[in-house]
Amino acid sequence: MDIDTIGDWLRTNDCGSLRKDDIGRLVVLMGWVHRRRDLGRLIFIDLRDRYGLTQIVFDEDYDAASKVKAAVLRSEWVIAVKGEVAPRLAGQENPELPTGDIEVKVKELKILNEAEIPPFQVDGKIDASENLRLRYRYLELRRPALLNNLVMRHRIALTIRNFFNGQGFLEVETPVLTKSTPEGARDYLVPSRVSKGSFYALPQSPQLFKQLLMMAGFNRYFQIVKCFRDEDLRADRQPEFTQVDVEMSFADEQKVMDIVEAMMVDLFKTVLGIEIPRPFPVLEYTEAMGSYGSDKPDIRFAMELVDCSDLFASSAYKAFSSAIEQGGLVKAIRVEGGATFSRKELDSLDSIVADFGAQGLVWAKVRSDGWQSTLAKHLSPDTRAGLEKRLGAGEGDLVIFVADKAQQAHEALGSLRIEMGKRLGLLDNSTYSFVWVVRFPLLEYSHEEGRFMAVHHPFTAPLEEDVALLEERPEAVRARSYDLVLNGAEIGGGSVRIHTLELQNRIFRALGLDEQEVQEKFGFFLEALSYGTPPHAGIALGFDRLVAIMVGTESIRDVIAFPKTQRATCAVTDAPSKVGIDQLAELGLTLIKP
RNA sequence: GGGGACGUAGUUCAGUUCUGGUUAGAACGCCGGCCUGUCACGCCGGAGGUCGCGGGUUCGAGUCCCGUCGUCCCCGCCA
Repeated sequence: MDIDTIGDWLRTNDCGSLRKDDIGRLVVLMGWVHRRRDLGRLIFIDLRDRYGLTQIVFDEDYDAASKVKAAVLRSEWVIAVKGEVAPRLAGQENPELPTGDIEVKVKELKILNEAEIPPFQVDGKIDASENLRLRYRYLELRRPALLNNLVMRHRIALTIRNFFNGQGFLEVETPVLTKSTPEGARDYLVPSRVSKGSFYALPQSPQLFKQLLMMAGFNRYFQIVKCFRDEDLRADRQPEFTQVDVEMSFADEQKVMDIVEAMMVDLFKTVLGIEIPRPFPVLEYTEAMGSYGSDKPDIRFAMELVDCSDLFASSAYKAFSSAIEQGGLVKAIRVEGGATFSRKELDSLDSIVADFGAQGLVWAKVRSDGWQSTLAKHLSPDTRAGLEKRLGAGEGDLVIFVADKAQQAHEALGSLRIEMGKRLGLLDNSTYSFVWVVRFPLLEYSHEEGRFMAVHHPFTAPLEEDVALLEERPEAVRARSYDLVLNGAEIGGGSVRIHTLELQNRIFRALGLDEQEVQEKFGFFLEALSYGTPPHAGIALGFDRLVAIMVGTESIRDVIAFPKTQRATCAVTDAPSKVGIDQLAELGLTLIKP
């Protein structure tokens, strides 16, 4: 096959732009053969580019030479055509296409490139396996669904930049080759050639640098920035991901929350044309856990967790009363109309509860003649009536109980709440419910590490009224933190930062960090704190998750051009890969045999 | 680190358990032919399989057993 050169041809239009008004014009289009329909002496081709589809016609009576040449064209070949914009025959318009009123009658065809038969049909309706789609990502990206996600991603980023620019924020780039610090996720390390035996780390977030920018007096900073965490992947977690990083001087939690709310309202209005009401609701961490069983509650529906511990305290049902005796509690959700779930459907809930280490669940179907439940024979009519009243349960409803230590009970019941919400179709993806979850615990005891760890990060300020507890009851100290949650997904988290050397040192001590290690890892930062640091606060938003929710997809892979697989490999390039011994030697590295 | 699902034609899947048994099927795609108004074109014909890989059981394995690799989901982990 001879490949033509593009020569002096200039594209006059893209494949999505021609309309009735263009009829009669001589145009040059270039693009990919999306689909061909060979009718013998007449060939139709849908020509595709990023902007759309245009039907082009090769007609023996119109131009015999190009019609003959066109017979060899196949899917995904790249062609250029010169031709005349013509109206479709009456009644042959295609209302599905923006260009459907016209077609281009080809006078001259250039074949710019041929293509192998694609491993999956680019024009196909059926999804290929994730495997194949990732390996041939450049083909998958030709499909409008994925392309549109990336177009949206671009528009979202642009809108966010415009918003922060308008509010006087400065976008500043921070280093990608930086310092490994303790706390937080596992770092990706980069060996230094110049300083053999030393390593850079890729940033888990630009946290310290943005605080340094506050110390530098930049006042309002933001950055749309890649971050890296070497942890296991999930549908909503990639080893490299993008944050909208924000920091403000002389600000408190309210100021940051106000700016972020305004940004979100502007974003949803501009990009989706949706009005989001302000202010966003605010829940304290303890409320979120108690009422929704989650620190990222999906408040698109109610079905709140209800404490029934007192009603079971002296119950004959041992599994419940003993859980309470051991300091636990019994909580329940009322699933409206849930009595129609089958035995099998309800049995499938057990595995969800087991995932959270909870002991199990008990369900009860409320019927006119009493409860259908393993619990039924252990309950007095009074207790049953009391439960029904508290839960607001009536005939046809389902009640699910979980008894355990507070955390397990909350998490297990919280996940059951989401599952029931799904099964009842209560998770409406056209609704966007924001909620702030504030005042997380500052510290959490890690049995693995044998010490307290920062829940957010070690630069988060404690609530002033709780500071005194720092040494005696560290677990009781609440943080000046705020997470932003959208439809049950954590899309951002931030805090008021510590801005005095004294308090920062106290926190490091509470974290049980060795003085020398603190100096080694954070010495530069502590020194900076001592040169006149303004009070400051900030937030980081998970950009990929935000985009995923806005385009309505479950997996952030669908909004990333070249995502990693679950084993953190790149299916296109096959990274990570082995390197030569010379390359290692240059870095002063040798490999330990596995 | 742990649990689970999946892996069969280029692709998406059926067949796989209960019950191992002649030539492993369908749709789309692909190749050839016919076709002047299609737009998921249509019609006729055809090619295409290491049933992920390795081992085992068996007279006989896509099917049963063990291991392994890959993809995905979840728990742990992710300040």
